[in-house]
Formats: sequence, structure tokens, C-alpha cells
Amino acid sequence: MDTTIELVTQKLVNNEIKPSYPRIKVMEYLMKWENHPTVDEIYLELLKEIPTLSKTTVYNTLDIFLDHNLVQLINIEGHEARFDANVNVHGHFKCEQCGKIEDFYFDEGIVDVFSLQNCFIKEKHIYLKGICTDCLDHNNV
Amino acid sequence: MDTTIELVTQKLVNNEIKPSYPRIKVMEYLMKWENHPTVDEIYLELLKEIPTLSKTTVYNTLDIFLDHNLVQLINIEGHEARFDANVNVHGHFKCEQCGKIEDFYFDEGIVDVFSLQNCFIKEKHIYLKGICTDCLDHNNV
DNA sequence: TATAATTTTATAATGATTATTACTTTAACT
DNA sequence: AGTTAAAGTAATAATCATTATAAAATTATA
Repeated sequence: MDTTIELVTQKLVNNEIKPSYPRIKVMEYLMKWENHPTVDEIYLELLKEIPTLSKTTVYNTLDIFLDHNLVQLINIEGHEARFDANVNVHGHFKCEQCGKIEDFYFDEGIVDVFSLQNCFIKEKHIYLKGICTDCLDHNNV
Repeated sequence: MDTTIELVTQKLVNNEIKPSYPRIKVMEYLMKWENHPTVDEIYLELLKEIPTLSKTTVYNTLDIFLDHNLVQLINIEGHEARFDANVNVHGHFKCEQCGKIEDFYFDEGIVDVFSLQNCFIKEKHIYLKGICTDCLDHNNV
């Protein structure tokens, strides 16, 4: 059996999620390609391997993963949800020109020092937008 | 003439936006009530004063304001856009229980030190989610 | 005042997400 | 193994925010 599939299966089982084929494949896709795909991108990609797959299943699966904190939801664009299997606190930078989304890391503490000392903080999201170095170079703006 | 309306009118004119009544009212609402309303909230509120108002106009008006950087778009919830007349860089904390969104401030520099030195950063958004102090108190969790 | 340009409105279209229901697969039990 | 219940998946329709389009109203200009 494929090692990746074994690992993913284990991950799901550890979180009390039954490792059905679609679930394994969605998680595998999210972990393997560390992009930040939309539901549609996940669906269209997996459809190649699972011709009977429905988009509803992708939505349901992602909801389960969200509930179990196995993925995080990225709201960098209002009109489409993106998903990230990296649930460590980190930021996202989207290039408005090429559309690429880059991860970046920061000391989580910087967000704690603000005026919300006594609140219970569950999620921390940092989103930046601009033009990436590649695009800046190629544009020679 | 009302001082607020004069101020808002001036703000629009300074930004080469014709100060039509709906535009003045949308901006006035955003500045007066420093909440972070959705399009629907703005629409329903202003409808009381402007019975002929259409939601399309609210959308169009907000688009113009965005283009001129007079408001910023808040994507803290994926399914609904919120708007903020405060365009200074600041963060938003949403209480998942009462729904309230609080502003908070941070040293803008903390976002600059990341691995994006050579990118051109146009927008910086920090969103936190959790439970606010009020809700924590009243729950006596 | 007449005409052109702009703004607003009403309506329809789009697209992502959710809800519903039926179908299929898996699990449990005899 | 065969039967029934439960869980998961799929197909379809419904919802809702947003966008597009075209008509009506307003404002600016000659």
C-alpha cells in the first residue's frame, strides 16, 4: 500500500474520522500540493481519479476536516473559500497579479499583545496582498 | 446645513467623487456608526431615510469608495463582505458568540519583517476570532 | 430649454454554498 | 452468509450574496 495513503489514513483514524476513499483523497491532495485550493480546484482534480465524486462530498469532507481542526479556512478572497492543511498559525500573502498565495511565518506572540488580553482567541489570520517578487521582476516596473 | 453632511461632502469632493445623496448617506453611515456593516445592513438602515434606495446603489457606491481607498473591505466572514471607513491599518477581532467585531491596533512594522521583503505589499489584514470578555463574563464559563 | 452624461433603479444572471432526498456502501447482528 | 441499521456519497434543487444589464431619473452642459 502507498505510504502516503497509509499516513493520511492514520491521520483520519487518529481524529475519529472514518477513512473513506474520498476523504483520504481530499486530505492527500491538500497535504501533497501545498497550494491553497478552492473547493472547485479540489473537486476537478480528484474527479480525474474518482469519476463518481460529487462536489457535495468535497464540501462535506472539508466541513468535517474543519470541525476536527485538520484544515484551516482561508478567507483571503471574499468570493471563494480556500483550504490549507497546514493548521499552524501562519500568514498568507496573495499576489494580485499572478494569483499565487505564499505562506509566511511570524512570532505568534505579536498578535497576543494587543488590546484583547482577556478575550479567548481561537483563530489568528494574517492576510497580505500585493505584488510578488517574481511579478515585480518580470514587469520591470 | 448639517455639519456632518458638509464634512462627508467635502471628503467625497476631495476624492473626485460626486457627492450624490446616496453616496453621502452611505459614507455618513460608515463614519458615524463605527461598526463594520454588511451591504444589507447599510441598505436596510438607509432605506428608512431613502425609500427609493436600491441595493445596487449601495454596492456601486461601496465599489467607488474602495477604488478611492475611502473604505476597506473586511473578509473576516467568507459569506458576507463588511466595510470599514477606517482605512488605517488595524486588526479586527470577531466574537463568535455575540458577533461583535472589535478593532485593535498594532505596530504596522510587525507585518513587514516577514519573508516578503522584496514584495510590494498593498494591503495588510489581521483577523482574530474567539470569545470577547463580555461573553466570557456573562457565561461564567 | 434641449441634449448629453452621469447616477440610480429594477430586473435578471451568476456562482459559491447549503439543504434535501435518494442511493450506495459499510458495519452490526443473527 | 444474509438481513437490517447506520453511515457515507451522490444528484438535485434551493439559497443568498454579488454582478451584469438595461431602463429610468437626475444632473450637468450647451
